[in-house]
Amino acid sequence: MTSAPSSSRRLVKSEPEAYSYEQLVKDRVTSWTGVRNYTARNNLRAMQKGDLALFYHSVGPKEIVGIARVSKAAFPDPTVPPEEAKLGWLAVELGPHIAFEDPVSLAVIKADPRLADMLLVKQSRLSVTPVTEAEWDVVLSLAGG
DNA sequence: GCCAACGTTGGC
DNA sequence: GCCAACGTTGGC
Repeated sequence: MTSAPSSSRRLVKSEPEAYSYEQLVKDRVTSWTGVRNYTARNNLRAMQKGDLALFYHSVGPKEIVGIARVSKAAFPDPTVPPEEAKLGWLAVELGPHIAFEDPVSLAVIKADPRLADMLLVKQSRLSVTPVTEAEWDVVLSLAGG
């Protein structure tokens, strides 16, 4: 087996007014629905139960606030109307894993040369992105360990 | 509120 | 298949 372990790490984005990490903690589990972008969909499809994902609050706070855990691998998005089912939109189920004591702001990420290639920065509209193992470790260190 | 980036749609 | 128009996202 030589497949890259880094493929199990990702980042998901949400506007906190739509769905926040705090809400995820309250809910314990949520269906991550509504992705309507093919690249993001493909990233969702690769997520396996137990995989971890950085959780980014877009628009307002603009910071990574914690880590979510995949509790159920990709399945057809139940919010898709039947006539669009053939398009293959997917959802996953997420639960809270760790809330950062020190969220990592976009400004800090942009200022760190080790994170210059993060897709969060380079492709800012993509809502589900892979994160390399190196990027993952840097973000966690910036979050205080 | 503005606008850049970028994905999607539809006319040709 | 090309490309202009349009819609959405999200940083600033």
